[in-house]
Amino acid sequence: MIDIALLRNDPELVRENIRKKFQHQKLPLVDEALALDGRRRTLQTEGDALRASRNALSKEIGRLMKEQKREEAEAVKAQVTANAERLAAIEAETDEVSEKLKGVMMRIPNIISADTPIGKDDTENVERKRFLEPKVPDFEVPYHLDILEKLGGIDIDSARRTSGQGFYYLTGDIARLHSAVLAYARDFMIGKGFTYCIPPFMIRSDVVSGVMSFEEMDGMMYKIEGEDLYLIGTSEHSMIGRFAGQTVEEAKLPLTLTSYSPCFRKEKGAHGIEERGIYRIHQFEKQEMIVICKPEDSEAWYEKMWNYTVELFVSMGIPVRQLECCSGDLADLKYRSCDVEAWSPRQKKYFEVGSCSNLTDAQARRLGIRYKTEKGSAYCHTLNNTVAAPPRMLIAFVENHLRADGSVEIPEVLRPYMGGKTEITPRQA
RNA sequence: GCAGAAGUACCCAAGUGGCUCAAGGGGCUCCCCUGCUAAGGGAGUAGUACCUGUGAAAGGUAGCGCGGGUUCAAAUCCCGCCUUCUGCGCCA
Repeated sequence: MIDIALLRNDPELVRENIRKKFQHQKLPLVDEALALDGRRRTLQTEGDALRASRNALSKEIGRLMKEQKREEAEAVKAQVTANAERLAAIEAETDEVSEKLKGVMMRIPNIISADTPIGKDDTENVERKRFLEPKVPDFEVPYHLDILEKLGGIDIDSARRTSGQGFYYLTGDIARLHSAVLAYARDFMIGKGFTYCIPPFMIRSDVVSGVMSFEEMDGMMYKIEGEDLYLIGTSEHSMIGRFAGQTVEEAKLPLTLTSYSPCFRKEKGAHGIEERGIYRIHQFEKQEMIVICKPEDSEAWYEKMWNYTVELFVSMGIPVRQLECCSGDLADLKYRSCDVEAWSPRQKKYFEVGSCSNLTDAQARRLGIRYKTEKGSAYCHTLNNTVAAPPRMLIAFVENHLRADGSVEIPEVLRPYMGGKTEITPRQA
């Protein structure tokens, strides 16, 4: 949600931003917002004046009652009553207009960064930089599920019977590797000065509606029957929700947190879940990082954050690239965003393993996350980024470390978490 | 999960319908006096959001856990919810 003051002072800037995102159908929202804002202010001024008079008259009644001047008091009461209806109407309209205005403001996208490439959709995202040489081995790399099955690491069939499509049993060394990656990612972020946090895996509906739009909620969130609770789709939900409505002391900023959680998603959206494999599933686990900082620091944090993810993947020997999201592919709350993509030697292309976003003050304004300054308070900036999300990252892992004999090498950084193992070998049939 | 109690500002806390647009104390800031293991006096102290308005000002509204209701008027009465504490119960 952008600052209404910005919209008042420079509506053309807001319109230009909408054009850059190819959301021309939203252009009328700017004038709608201006009109509603004007109406709301008129109503507030009038309502405030009526309340001021009511306060004064009520005080007068109190005085008269004390002096036993009942009749005079009744006369003043009548005056207040006469205004009551008008005030009630104004209050009702104020609520209605404010609600509408909020709805319109929520649909106006955040101002995007000057560095964001202009483009219609994800096909126009721009590769910025590659890390490690993307290699294709001289043998054919099988589909990840086949690799994992050969290693005795996955049982999808049983999961279909117990839970349906989109779930998995990970077993043996692959399950251990999954945990190892999470533990390594956790320690990696702790090493960068982040505070480790395990948040609630369920949140109330008011938190859900605070952190996402209704459409997202409908397409992603699982509701607990008979409770006002939802399973989180990412720990960002409970991590950011933690600070909703809070004013943070300036001295405590930046808040740099790394959180672990399982993530549950309906994946009702465009692609749905895959028939085969573990690329897009209903349940996965993720190590996440979030930063809440002062506005002047958010761009520097954005750069640091995506680079941490790159550094983590490079340390495991997985080639990656940074892909800058273009204007049209940027979600409305985002100022800028990039994906970290890992190399797939099977598909001979990169695929998404993480996403880093700077939401500037748009999310903080919506949720009321502030910090105290000498002169009052201001909205924080919020950022979030994936550290590692297995089992998806396991796809990149096994594809890149697969050897001709079907075994998979364990990179050195993970060996301490694997009891010193150096490789995972195919299970003898 | 059941029962009881509670939620007021940075902290403690008074306050059962109207001179409370929240008393008092602690703390904090400033001033005075004193002069060093200290003590006393005075002044200020609700952060915030929104609105009107200006050169600067100034004013108004909201706000006593949250949301409704009753009333001319609500911290106060009524309803729902949240949270905390105590006891009982249940449970890794």
